[in-house]
Amino acid sequence: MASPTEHEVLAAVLQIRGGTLQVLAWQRALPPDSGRWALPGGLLGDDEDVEQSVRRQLAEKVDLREVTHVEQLGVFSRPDRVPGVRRIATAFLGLVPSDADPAVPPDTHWHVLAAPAPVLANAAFDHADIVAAARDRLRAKLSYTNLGFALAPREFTISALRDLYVAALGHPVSATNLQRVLTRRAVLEPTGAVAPPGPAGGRPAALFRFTDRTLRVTDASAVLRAPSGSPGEGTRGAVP
Amino acid sequence: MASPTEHEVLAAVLQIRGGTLQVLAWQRALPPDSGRWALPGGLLGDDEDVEQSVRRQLAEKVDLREVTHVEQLGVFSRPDRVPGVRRIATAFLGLVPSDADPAVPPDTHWHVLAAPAPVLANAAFDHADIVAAARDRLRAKLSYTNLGFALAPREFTISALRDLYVAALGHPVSATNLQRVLTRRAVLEPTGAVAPPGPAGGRPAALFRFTDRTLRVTDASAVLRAPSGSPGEGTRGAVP
DNA sequence: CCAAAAGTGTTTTTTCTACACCCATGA
DNA sequence: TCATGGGTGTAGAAAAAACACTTTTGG
Repeated sequence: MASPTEHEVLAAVLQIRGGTLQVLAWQRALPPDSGRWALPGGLLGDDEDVEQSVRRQLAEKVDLREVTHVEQLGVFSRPDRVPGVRRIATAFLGLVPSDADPAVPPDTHWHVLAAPAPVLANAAFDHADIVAAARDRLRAKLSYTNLGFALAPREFTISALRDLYVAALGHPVSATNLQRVLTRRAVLEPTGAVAPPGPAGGRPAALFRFTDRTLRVTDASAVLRAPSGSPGEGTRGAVP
Repeated sequence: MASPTEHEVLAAVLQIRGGTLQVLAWQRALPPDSGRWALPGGLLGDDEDVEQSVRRQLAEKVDLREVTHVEQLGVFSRPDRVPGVRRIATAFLGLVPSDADPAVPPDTHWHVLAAPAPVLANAAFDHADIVAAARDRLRAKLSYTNLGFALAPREFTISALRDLYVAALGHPVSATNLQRVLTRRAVLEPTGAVAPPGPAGGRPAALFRFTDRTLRVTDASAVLRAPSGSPGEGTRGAVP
């Protein structure tokens, strides 16, 4: 009634590739669940916490410098989630900018997260649940934080950014309003440079960058904010 | 470099008592950290997941029927968080309505979360960090969900509800606006009954209740919502 | 000059805050 | 009738959606 457990960390690494949201997974060669697709991760080391561990494990699959954001999703602990042993997982969301193309091992591939279909077909263990949680977290945070920085290249046009938001959110986004909202919130700033038009012509697009490249909550709205001039201790920011 | 670990669950149970936000903790009698204040919890059992476990553990400290909401906060895993053993904790937020007064064991007390002071003075291990995370999560979710239901009695006046929000958020809240915001979002509904005025007189207050007593995201705002008539798969709800 | 793509101006809608005012009760 | 608390009406402000229109390019 309280045996020792193994503790693993797992990461759902998401990237927008070719206009669709995709997740990195590798194909298991050995039982259990051989042939199925698993998330990168591994057992927690003795002298590291879960955050350090997931970064270490990820470094074995992708160039860590390409992972622009990592955050904890939660614990997955069903007693039967891995057959034979009691293994508890701390799951993470990882994000890679759309212009990166990290080298990955031969057993590792990107998988499209199709809209209505299951998030990761033929997934090992409970890894499909983790991918679903990662996608939901990304969608939620894109709306009220500056998390877009983790999906976008250093510099980009508004329509390129719009395409990223469309792919991640799964619904239409107006480039016009996207620019205005993000600019008002001081999330974006113009670089001054412009991108050359495509072969069909068209006005050259201005280039933008994110003002910050670390997570920041930008929509304090959420109502019930402190009155204009008031004490208030400053909430949110630790949302999760 | 990957020894077995112990896994514990811990709960920061919060309640508004006497107008202030408080947390339930018990005083350790034995080393390590004897004399310090610890959160309720215990080791994960072999045949339960962390959610089941925290409910079981809490039942030993308080009447579980009084705990109206439980949610996972995250993993605390510093290698040295508990001396001598490798013990990983999954932390939870628990909420008790302000009109409950659950019986608790003799070593267990409610502790005020004072505004500027540390959240739990003389806390054992890393439990003060957990309490801080719980308070921040509560504050954030009060603003964009119907989580108030977990702090309030079944029926209440608007000014009583306002006092709960003030205690939890730590800043002034207008009763007028609180009522309108929550009513528009269909979080509150009048019961039809009224509360008798206090000794000083005054108009009798109408009684309200929460329409739902399970967590719901009510502020889909957060911008970048799907256009009026659009596909969109419905985000948020899994925020964390 | 025309099509394509980008960006700006302006209106409308929604949602909240602020504040004045009216309502119901006990002493 | 007056002090006390409760509730409504309404004006203002902020932010975002929607859409028309202008700008800049390539053929």
